[in-house]
Amino acid sequence: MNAAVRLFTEQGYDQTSVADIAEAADVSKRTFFLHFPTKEDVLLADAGTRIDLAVQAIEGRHPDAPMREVLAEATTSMIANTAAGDLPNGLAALRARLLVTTPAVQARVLHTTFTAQTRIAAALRKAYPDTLDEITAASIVGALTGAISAAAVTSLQLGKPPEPTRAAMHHAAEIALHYVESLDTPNPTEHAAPRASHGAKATPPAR
Amino acid sequence: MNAAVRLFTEQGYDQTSVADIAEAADVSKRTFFLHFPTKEDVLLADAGTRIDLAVQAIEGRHPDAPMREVLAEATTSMIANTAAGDLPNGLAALRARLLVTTPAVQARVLHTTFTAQTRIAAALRKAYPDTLDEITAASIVGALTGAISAAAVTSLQLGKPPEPTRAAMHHAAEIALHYVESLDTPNPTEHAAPRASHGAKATPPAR
DNA sequence: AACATTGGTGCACTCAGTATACTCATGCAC
DNA sequence: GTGCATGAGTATACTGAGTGCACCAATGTT
Repeated sequence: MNAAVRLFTEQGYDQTSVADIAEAADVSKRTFFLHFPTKEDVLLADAGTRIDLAVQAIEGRHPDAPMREVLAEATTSMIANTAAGDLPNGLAALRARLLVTTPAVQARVLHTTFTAQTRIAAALRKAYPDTLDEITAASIVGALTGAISAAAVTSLQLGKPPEPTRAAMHHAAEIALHYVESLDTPNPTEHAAPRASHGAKATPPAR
Repeated sequence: MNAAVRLFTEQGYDQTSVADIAEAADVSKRTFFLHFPTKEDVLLADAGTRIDLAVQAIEGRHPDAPMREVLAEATTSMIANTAAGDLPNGLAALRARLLVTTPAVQARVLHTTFTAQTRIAAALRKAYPDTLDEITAASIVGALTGAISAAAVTSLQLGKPPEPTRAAMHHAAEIALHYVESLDTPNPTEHAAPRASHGAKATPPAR
């Protein structure tokens, strides 16, 4: 992983072959694939665990907690975890940069996230079977993860450091979860009615 | 495209090599890549135009149309276009099925959609520069496309025919656009009815 | 007739990823 | 200690996606 991140940042992802990485790490190319299923995965060693966090947060909810709160909790735990890379010192930041700049890796991350949505949506539906059907659950989770990833990538591409980026992700979650509030209100009044916003129009996390 | 869709459904995507497709279409492998940049693209010939539709819908908006309406318009034109494949007869349905079942293609679609978001978000921000900053625009568009794709894929995976699937996509758009309404409220005096949130940290994104 | 353009071809190449068959060190049973 | 299972790594050769390049043929164009 160290050798890979270093070479990728030095020469670019496409210009770095697996053979290069293997040589720099003093192993054979075959051994590389013994540890990482694909070239992209060398940057994604940990991605899987975040999903479990979200599912866990939903399944272990307080029985009659409002959906909005449960989802907020789930997203918070996921966002908190994104920071915790297992890379040494400065490599984590470089890796994040590579994630958003390298198309192949980006596609992989998106796909992983997308398939994860299915699991999260299933957990959500199971938690609120009366309020949600499959497709609505999927839509909510899709909006949530879509908003958060878009915010994260845009923030990183604008060169923002980790902390404002996390703030932006939370703000994005707020945006996506707006609809859910209307599901939580006990009386099913029409949600098309214009309402006052939450006070802040579009207060950017930083400027 | 015909040959590819046929072979993919017969033998599966991974089991079909580009050479197979080329031979079945009576051209050389080299010619295949003259028409399609990658193997995945043989299923995605038209994807690019949809983004233009959305951007167009935003740029050509009525000057003081509410954002919600503009975005609804944009999504409607995109969704309407998804049906209009240029494939002959029944192949379009098979193609849709392949899109949601083949991981490699799925990843590519997601990535294409994702990069498209940047353009749409830029157009949106340009249209409402006072209300939106970059990241908020990206979040809104991300929520929108995230919700729609999730709904579409889930619906197709449940085996629903095209028409209910489109309906589900529209419903998903409604969900995602819920937040935008609050931005559209014409009166800037907000103290009318600040909705009490449900105990959760309904954090106003900033002071 | 000379020429350029366009669409297609053949061939050789790089690189990701896999299959197979090997080596080698470690641990352990007897 | 000898025999042996096991796990981690290796060398080699393969498939298949995608590219670079030189070439060809048909269709305009002047």
